[in-house]
Parts: sequence; C-alpha cells; structure tokens
Amino acid sequence: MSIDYLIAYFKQFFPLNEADITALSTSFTARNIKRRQFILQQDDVCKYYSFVISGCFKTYGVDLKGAEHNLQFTIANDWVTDLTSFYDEKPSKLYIEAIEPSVILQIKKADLLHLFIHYPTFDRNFRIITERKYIALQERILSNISTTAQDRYLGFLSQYPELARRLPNTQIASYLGITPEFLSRIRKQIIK
Amino acid sequence: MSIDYLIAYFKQFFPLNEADITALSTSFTARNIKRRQFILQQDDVCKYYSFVISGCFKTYGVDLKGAEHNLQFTIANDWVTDLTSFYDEKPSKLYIEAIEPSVILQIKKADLLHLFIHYPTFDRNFRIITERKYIALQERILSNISTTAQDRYLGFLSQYPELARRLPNTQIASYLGITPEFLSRIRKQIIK
DNA sequence: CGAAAATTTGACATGACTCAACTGGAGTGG
DNA sequence: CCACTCCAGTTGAGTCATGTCAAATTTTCG
Repeated sequence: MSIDYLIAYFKQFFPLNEADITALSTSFTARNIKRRQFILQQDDVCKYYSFVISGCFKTYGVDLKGAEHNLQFTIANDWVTDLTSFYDEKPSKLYIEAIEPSVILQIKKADLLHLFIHYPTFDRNFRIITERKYIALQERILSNISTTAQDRYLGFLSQYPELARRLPNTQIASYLGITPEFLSRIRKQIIK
Repeated sequence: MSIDYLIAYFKQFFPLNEADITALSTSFTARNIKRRQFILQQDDVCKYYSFVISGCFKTYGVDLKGAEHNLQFTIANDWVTDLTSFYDEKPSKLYIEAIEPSVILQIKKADLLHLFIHYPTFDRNFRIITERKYIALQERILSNISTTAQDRYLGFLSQYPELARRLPNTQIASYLGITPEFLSRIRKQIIK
C-alpha cells in the first residue's frame, strides 16, 4: 500500500504511535496521475497537499508572454502543493503537472487541520519538513543571485543527478531561468 | 519590555496561555546590537534563533572573489538565523550583520527544543511562520528566473517600500543579484 | 570637519536572449 | 516496416541585458 511509504517517510523525522498511523491512513487518498495531467491549474484553488509516491511533477508559473517558468520539480518522497492557495483558499498562480505517470497521496485542508489539532506530532513533522525545504530554497536563491548560468547548471547536475537524467533539458533550462538554446551552448562548452 | 513585542507577535497566529507566556519570557534574552556588528560570522556555528524588535539586519554569503550577496533583510517583527547551522550545529556559510543599531531577542537551540517539547503551540507557531517565509522565497525565485532586473527592482520597491527607504542602493542591488552600477542605470531609466 | 562609503557616469566587454533554420530521434498510423 | 509528424536539441547571426573597470561626484557618519 502506498500509505506505507508515507508512514516510513514520517518516521525519518519522528516516531509515530498507533493512533498517528491510523489517522494518517484515513486522511490520505491515493491517486494515479497520467503523464501531462494537472493536479493544479492557474486560477483554481489548490485543494490538496500531495505526497509523491512515484513519478515526477513540475510546478511552474506562466508569464505575460505565455512562457513557463519551473519553480520546482517533485519526485518520490517529497511534497507538492501551492501553500498560499491551499491555506488561504485563494486562486493559484501556478500549475502543477505530471511529467511522468505518477502515484500520489493527497490530503484536503480540513483533514490536515484536523491532524494538526488532534495529533500534535504532525505540527512538528510539517514544521521540520518546511524548515528543510526553506533551507533548500535559500541555497537556490543564493546561487541565483551570485553565480553564472553555467555554475547553476553544474550545481543542478551535482545536486540532482537523478532529475538531470530523467528530465529533458528544456525543463532544466526553465528551472535555471535560462533559455533552452543557451543551456545547449553551456553543455557544449562544458564538454570541452 | 521587548518580550511584550514577541508575545504580541505570536498572538497574531495563535492564542498563548499563561504558561506559554512565562515560558517565552524565560527562554529569550534581549540584546542590543550596534551598527556593523555581526550576530553570525562564516565558519561559526549559529547559536541563536533571533527575533528582531527594532533595527535591521542583512544575511549574506561571500563568494570566491570576496563579493557579498544579500540573501535577506530582516526588520522588526521578523526572525533571523541560519537554520542549517542552528539545528545541525554545523559551521555557517553566512554572515548576519546589523545595518542599523538594533534590539533583538535570542533563544538558544536547547531552549527552543525545550519549548517545542513542553509547549506544543510553538511547534505550530513556527510551522506557520516557516510556511509563510517559504512562500515568500518561492515568489522571489519565480521573479528571479522569470523577470528582468528592472522588474525585480520595481517589485522590490512595491513589496518592501520601507526597506527601499532605509537601505542604501548598493545593498538592494546585492539582494537583486545585480551590480550597484547597473541598478543606478535602472533607476535613471525609471525616472524618465 | 574629514574620511569613508554610496552614487553616478562613460567606455567597453561579456553573458544571455531572439529568431530562424536545421538535425535527429520517438512516437503514430497506415 | 515505412512515411510522417512532432518535439527536443543544436547552431549561427544579430541584439539586448548586464558586468567590469576607472574616475568624478555626492552623501553619510563618526
């Protein structure tokens, strides 16, 4: 059962008792997502906090010219949602789309709040999870404001070698904030 | 007493009972910081999670050429620390330096963990605080990878008008990831 | 007041984008 | 199995965004 992956995941951070595990199992719903399927589209309210069991998603915004800009990729054992839209129930500015056939576990806002209120371990778990993701974003910002596109690409390769293997370069270019053409030139440069 | 500011701050998110308030008061220490004084230097372990009562700080990294890159500014009613260094007790890669004479409240790791264990409301409060800061970073990344330097500057002006007034442009340029010279040209351009 | 830092400006160099054309797979349907 | 399309990737030429360095000027703060 895919819920077992989630239980194992939480146990990395803190032990769960029987009641916690039962609460988890009844709060999350498994869902299969096809390639190119959206779990969130712009202007919709983000109804779910999703945990990826397998597959891969991209979260992106679309600018005035219609160009996509990848905010993040999410693979197994990680979370994906639009926090603002999810908590404040406001229309999202983002898209979340499956890049590969995927399996996810989803929880609704009401159920998550219920977990937080009745099972305090989840306040702690999600605090820690968010802190770790916050740190990763800080590092990405530092890299964005302080290094060249080539260095950001090399950093991406060494930090996410698996993503680099699974994703088309076009998607990586969008994540790095450069054009696919320029990434192609960077790759040519690196080979030498 | 500066601790009252912190209590009022937490009450924005969730009510605090008497025990919570007592615990807060005994866990945090007030400290006056001079302009240009550091509360964290590279290679030191970050010993404190700090809440700013008044004044202003910059958090920055230094690259191989010795150039500073501002990761964030922190003013009254906000938190500043190096999370990785603080929790994992590893040497920091960052500096945190007062830009103005400042007053802060600091808590040590052991005391914060004590709060988390005995007063569950703080797990929740810090979860929510970190979630909000995470969202802000996401928006900054999207802006970094999808817009021009001029648009980022205009966005900074409208999002942080107070910071724009208090900070020298050099510091803002570093935050935006551009040179002071180029920011000067952008400003000239905007005036027209 | 005086030193140090911030800002501006000019000339030039380089990083990165745009557009258009071409190449080479990876499906898809016959 | 072939012909076809479609999309990712590459390449070239030209352009625009941004950086570098140096110098002059203004502002800030001790």
